[in-house]
Amino acid sequence: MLSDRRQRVLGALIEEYISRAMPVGSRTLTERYHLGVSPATVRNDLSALEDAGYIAQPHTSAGRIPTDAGYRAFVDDLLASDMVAEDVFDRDMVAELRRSATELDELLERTSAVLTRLTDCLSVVIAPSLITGQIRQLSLISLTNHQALIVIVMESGRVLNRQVSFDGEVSPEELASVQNLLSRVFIGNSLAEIKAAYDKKTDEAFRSPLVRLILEEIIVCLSESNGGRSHRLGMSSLLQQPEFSSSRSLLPIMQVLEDDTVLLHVFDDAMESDADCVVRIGTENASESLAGVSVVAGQYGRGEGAGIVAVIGPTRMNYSRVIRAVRAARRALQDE
Amino acid sequence: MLSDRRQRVLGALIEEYISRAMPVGSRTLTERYHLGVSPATVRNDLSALEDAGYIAQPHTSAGRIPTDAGYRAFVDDLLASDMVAEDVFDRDMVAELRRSATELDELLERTSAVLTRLTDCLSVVIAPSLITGQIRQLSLISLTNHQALIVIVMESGRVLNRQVSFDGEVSPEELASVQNLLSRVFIGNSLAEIKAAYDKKTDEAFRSPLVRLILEEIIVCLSESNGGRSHRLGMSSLLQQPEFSSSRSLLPIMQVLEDDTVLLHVFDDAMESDADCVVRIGTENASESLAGVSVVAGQYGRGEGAGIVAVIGPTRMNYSRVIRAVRAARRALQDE
DNA sequence: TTTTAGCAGCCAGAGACTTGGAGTGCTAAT
DNA sequence: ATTAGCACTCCAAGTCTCTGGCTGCTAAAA
Repeated sequence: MLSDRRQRVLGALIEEYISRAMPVGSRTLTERYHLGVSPATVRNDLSALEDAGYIAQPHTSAGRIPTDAGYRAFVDDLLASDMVAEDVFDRDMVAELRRSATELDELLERTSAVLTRLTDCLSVVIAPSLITGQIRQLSLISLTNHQALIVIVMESGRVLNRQVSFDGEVSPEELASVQNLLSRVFIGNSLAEIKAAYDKKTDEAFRSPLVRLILEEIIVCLSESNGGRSHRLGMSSLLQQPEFSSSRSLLPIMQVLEDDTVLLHVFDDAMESDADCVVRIGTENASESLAGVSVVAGQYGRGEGAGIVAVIGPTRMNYSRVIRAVRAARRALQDE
Repeated sequence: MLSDRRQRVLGALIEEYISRAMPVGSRTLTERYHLGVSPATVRNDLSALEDAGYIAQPHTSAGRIPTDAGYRAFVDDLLASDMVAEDVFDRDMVAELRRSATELDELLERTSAVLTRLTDCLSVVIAPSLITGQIRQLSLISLTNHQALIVIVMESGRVLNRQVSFDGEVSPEELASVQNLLSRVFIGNSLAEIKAAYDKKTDEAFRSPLVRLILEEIIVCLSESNGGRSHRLGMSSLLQQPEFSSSRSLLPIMQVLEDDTVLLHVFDDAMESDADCVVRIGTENASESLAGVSVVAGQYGRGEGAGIVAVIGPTRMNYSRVIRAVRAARRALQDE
């Protein structure tokens, strides 16, 4: 276990490194942080911290930089000490988001923008999946005799729609009756429940081909819009960080971000955890492409279909700030 | 005016520079292109081309690289010579896009993906604005006594929706009658026409506050979803180009791309032109941030609300390939 | 045992210098 | 108009040196 002072030395080193992005030496630490000991003593501590794997030297006779393990210890410390619950960010963010539109998409976009502004990092916001969401309203709108539009309004306020074509003619009256039938069954339920009902098939009315067709389209529609759109903003903030000055280092990250299916897996662990915020530092990330960055993610909404709000930045990010921002964003979206 | 051989020398130099990304000298040109003259002659030509402003030397005693003006001459030449009308890309692309979904968004996303794959550049696809689109169907769906959902189906198949809240209670029956009224007026017309009708206000029925409220929401909804979402893919292709190896050079481009409102203006000239494809090379771009890249853009759909399909890459892009790809994409989307 | 001062050693990074090679411009001959 | 030949130029890469910042060690002090 680390002595109290060594813990403080580690914290000071990380803080300094976060702001300077250059290896930190013993003198700097004694000068800028009130450690109450001489550089020589700090050197001993640094040496011990290095042996313990928390910090490393880029080369002999350079200062030290934190390792992933060092950041981990630092962050664990941060999470343990109860960070102020009600936060500046909370007020900021809520105020900002209150002005937001009726459209979920726009709310998420704006959340992402706020996160990026607060943290100077890349932010990702993913809409909740609809599988577990409850259906509030179901409408079938006749377009032509051969085409109709299915409109599904979720409790969350999200609206889905899908066009469906019929082989034969279908009158508006027929549609209306199907709508009534399906509404009775669906409204107030989630897709999971609908699927179960569909599998039973026992109900007489569900035998009609028309009903079957529409039902299937609804299921496809709800399943497909898996997680809905994702919003990413702040790539340019990342560009400005010195660790990404060579764009080669950006490539793997960019590739992860451009592929939605890959992107989702990055947050798998955040989904499973029930903590209010998960921090993955450098090599802790599942994907090797993200070995050079840290990911701070939280989910909002509950259960399987939860949405994700996350910030991605260099391992040398301001963890305290980022964690508070993610938490605040999560709370803000939770309440909506 | 350029002699025929000098034209060929310029073309050869550009071609070589596009593939090597390094200054090209006289010897290389004579060795790899059948110019039928000696390096010394080519040197004379190069000197003349430099005087004319088509090429430049990064420094004395280096080879030449094309200037923006050089690319311009090259591209004008390309556009003048009728490039094969029916194209490999056409078949490729149409085939690829045929497998596409009912959702417009997905079609556009896929188009962007194909463009990026074909050109190794960044591609941007912007959905058509809805201002000029005709309305096919209008529905008001009652959610609660104080809330309803407006659903608008455009002829293009696009579906919009917007929630609206009432101060007082509104029964489903009332809604239905408003729906009938508005449908009569709107269906088959465009927003432009609706606005005109609204401004007249002469019609008795339009005096009702409820009708007014809903009408206004519809107008907001159609105007706001201006150009709809934009899709960008292929940033990582750009990253791999040597001109962007220092990520500083990428920053301005990234910033343009991240701001939708700025992004739209980049294509202003493409909208105005009625050519099937507009090429802006380096400093020809309106925005200074894009001085280092070329933009090839075409619009699809007609009139003011047209959509945009575009490719952005280094000025050292393969113009022939990119232009053909953009044309093909444009045609593919036009037909839908 | 812990802390400190002092000192020798280490090494990356910046600057100066050298060299090799690719490419040009010029001139004179074809 | 074209070509061969030659002198010249300049970058890029390599080598070398110097310097500043930092360490680790040792011996003394607390």
